Amino acid sequence: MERSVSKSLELIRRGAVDIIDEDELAKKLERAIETGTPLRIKAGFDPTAPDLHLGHTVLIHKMKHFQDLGHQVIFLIGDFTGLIGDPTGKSETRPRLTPQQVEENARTYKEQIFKILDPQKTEIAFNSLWMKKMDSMSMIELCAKHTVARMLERDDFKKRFEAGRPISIHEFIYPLIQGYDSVALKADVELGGTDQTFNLLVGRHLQREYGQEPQVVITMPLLEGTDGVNKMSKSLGNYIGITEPPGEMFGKLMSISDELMFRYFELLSSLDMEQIEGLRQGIEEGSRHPRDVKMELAMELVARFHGQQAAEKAKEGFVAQFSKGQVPDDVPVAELDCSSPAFLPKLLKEQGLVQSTSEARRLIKQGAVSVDGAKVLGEEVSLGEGQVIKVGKRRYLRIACK
RNA sequence: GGACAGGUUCCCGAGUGGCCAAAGGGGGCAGACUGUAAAUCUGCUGGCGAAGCCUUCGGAGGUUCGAAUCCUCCCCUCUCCA
Repeated sequence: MERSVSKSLELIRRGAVDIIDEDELAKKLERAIETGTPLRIKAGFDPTAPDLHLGHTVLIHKMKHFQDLGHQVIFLIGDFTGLIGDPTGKSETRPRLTPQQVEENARTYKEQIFKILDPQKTEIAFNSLWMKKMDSMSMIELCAKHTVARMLERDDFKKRFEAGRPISIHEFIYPLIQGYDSVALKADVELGGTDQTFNLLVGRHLQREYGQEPQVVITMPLLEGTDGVNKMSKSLGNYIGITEPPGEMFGKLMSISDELMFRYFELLSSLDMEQIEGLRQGIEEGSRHPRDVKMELAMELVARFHGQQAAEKAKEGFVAQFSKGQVPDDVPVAELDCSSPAFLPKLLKEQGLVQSTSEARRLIKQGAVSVDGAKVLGEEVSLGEGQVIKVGKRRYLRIACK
């Protein structure tokens, strides 16, 4: 375990938005060092969506920091809370997960998080373990430890209430259970995104109510998605998944804005802040091209999840395809009879390059479809062996004549 | 339990008998410009071998030559009263 409290604090502070309360954390660290008992660091994850994206890794990196400092991290899978449904607005009832699905999702999680975390030092927990056993009386007792007024302090509840949008009662239970998880786990620290602040504080409150020392709450910033505006999430389609193929990941990273690139450096890169500042200055002075700096970012992140070799290949592929305009190697091939002209909208639809023939017609009309680099003007096209059809910026199809 | 208001396309939101595949905005896609940047400008944005036809305005019926629009029942949400 790291022996110095101040060194520990320095690493823990990096990137964090808020630490509640830092003095308490210092005391906890001190005690851990004295007694040789690692702190218990909790972070909760949704069991229904085991696809982690770069946004999640901001948090996982913070877990890694604690791990490096010698503490015990607990990756909590909220399989019970998952049944209740996500209280962030969309009042959709969640499909109930079977134990097999939960297990499967947990396995997927492990595969992903252990690219960052040390499996030997990571405890995986499921909150159904204690929540399934809780009886009605205990549930009521739990509910009795919080008030409606305080619940309505939560930003999204408050907004929904004021906007006259529905709030279901059970959504109030969600933060209570999340908080109770901290009681059950005897957490010393809970990590979460800034959007989780309220829920994390409920944990503190409940631990006090149940006679425990309250956990320290550490919030991490929410990473903006590829659109640069909204937080990264799968439902908004602005995410970069950590299991995405290297080429895909590289390309997405290259498409973010220059401004956003520095945000990603700050929250995802292992470069220290001075180095990042150096890059920024280089661009301002014109000694560095922002595109090349962005490539360094893409290289680092792709290498983290796929290895250095895959990252090199992704970069080469990117440069070949987009800088030099070459056709990539792994283009899908369509076998067809070339003796008569093909009806392009139908062909493109059948090959999955477009959703409908209507879409294909539109794209053709807009000049977005080309064969071997020549714009397609009509819908009937004569095709020959080895020709490559390109739709939009990145959809390709190679022709093989029967 | 009672009284109101509302449910429209991916999202928000206009539309109160035909001119409605449905304004406007957002998002998305495409083109131009580039660094696949971002920003900006322009176009497109239900389906169909397509000047026509088919399916869509919470659900099910009904009125009408014709319904997102009118009527009946049902489901859901909001507000107020109790």
